Amino acid sequence: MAPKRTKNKAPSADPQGMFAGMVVFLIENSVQSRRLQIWKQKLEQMGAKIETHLSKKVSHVFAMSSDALFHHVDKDQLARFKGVGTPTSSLPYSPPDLNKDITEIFGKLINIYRALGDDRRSFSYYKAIAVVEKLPFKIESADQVKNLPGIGKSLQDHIQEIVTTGKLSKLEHFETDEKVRTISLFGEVWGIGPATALKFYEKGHRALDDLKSDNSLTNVQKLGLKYFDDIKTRIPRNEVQEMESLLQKVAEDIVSGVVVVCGGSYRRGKASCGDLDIIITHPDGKSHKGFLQKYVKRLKEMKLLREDLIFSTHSEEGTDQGVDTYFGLCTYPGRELRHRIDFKVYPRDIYAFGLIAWTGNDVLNRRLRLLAESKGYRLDDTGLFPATHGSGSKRGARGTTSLKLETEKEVFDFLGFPWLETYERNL
DNA sequence: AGGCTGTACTG
DNA sequence: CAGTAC
DNA sequence: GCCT
DNA sequence: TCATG
DNA sequence: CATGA
Repeated sequence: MAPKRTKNKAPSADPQGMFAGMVVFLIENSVQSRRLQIWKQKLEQMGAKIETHLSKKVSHVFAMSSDALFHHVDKDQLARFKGVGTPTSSLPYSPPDLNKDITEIFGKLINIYRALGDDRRSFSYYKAIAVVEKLPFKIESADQVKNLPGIGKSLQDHIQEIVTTGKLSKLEHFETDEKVRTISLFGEVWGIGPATALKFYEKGHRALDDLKSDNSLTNVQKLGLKYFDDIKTRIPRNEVQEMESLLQKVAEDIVSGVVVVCGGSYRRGKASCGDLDIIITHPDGKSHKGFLQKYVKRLKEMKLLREDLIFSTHSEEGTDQGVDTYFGLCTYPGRELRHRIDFKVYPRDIYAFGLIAWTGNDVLNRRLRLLAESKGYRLDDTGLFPATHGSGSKRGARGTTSLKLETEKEVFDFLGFPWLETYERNL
């Protein structure tokens, strides 16, 4: 390339650069801040202008992943860029998506084993999917996966059968088995797990209607049954957003300064959510006490909260440092469709741990807790504690206080876990 | 052989 | 304590 | 089911 | 921390 | 992304 007077010394903007005239908005997801800087300087060298906000002037948007892109730019904003001659087409750093035949089958097995109560085995398939998904090629023989982590003899055989016959007889068998199908169905009801599902099956029940007339149903199971379809209905992201701000207003109205955040899959940037996870605290470290009861009462009055599933209040005026919890059903203002909603109220000093735990996802939580354990700590949603191992005080010992980490970042750093933005936590 | 995240409520 | 849920 |  | 290949 | 200044 004929470099016309390579000015390596002063990386000044080159008005003739190939990116001349571009106004760029960089989505910093902090994946590799190192790499980000490189992009910045490269772009500026090539004549582009970096914009710190997504203003009207922006002509191009860069993101490390589609997830990151979606988190920062909503549909309307995105529409402006569609079709325009941008490098957007080269952006979707989307994983190959190859071997979908295998991961789809494993996905079904995950649900089946979970329904049967075999969580461990279920998780093995979960881990296997993560491994297979990342392969840059289409598997054609079991030999290609025999040395991959999380894939042992049994899963090799599964893969072999899938790539040669296109299906898995084991799954076919499960899917036609009335017992498995029935237990899986019953297990989808909130409050019914593997054991209860099996019990109902052995009683002769085969359909949800059979359950409605069973007198051994608990209260929450009755609710789970009554609103079975409602609860399964996913909530569009924009509706969650509206409910979050509504919940924030109502909370502020009760105690000024209270912090209300919607966690869960919403905070992880998903386009739709199965439920609402609301995490609450107060900066002054004490005003959170007794808040939840007033809050729930108020939300019921305005018909946002409709039915209760679990309501435990641990922090009523006392030296108690507990976490108040509410699980229930709610409706979007003006509608009747029930959604699952959870509230967790944390004292300010352990808020970060609650935030991490209730933002998830579950895989990340497991990894963080395992990592903590490997470093001699015990991590949960209420804090990070020096391991009370074998000898010494029992677990119930409430004298042990959590290490003081104020933010999620501090917790990640302390554990030596690479920082993940909320929308990067869909592991 | 035994772990696989760790905690809390309901009944 | 078993079962369930997060 | 996989891993140690 | 920045620049290079 | 590893490497070097």
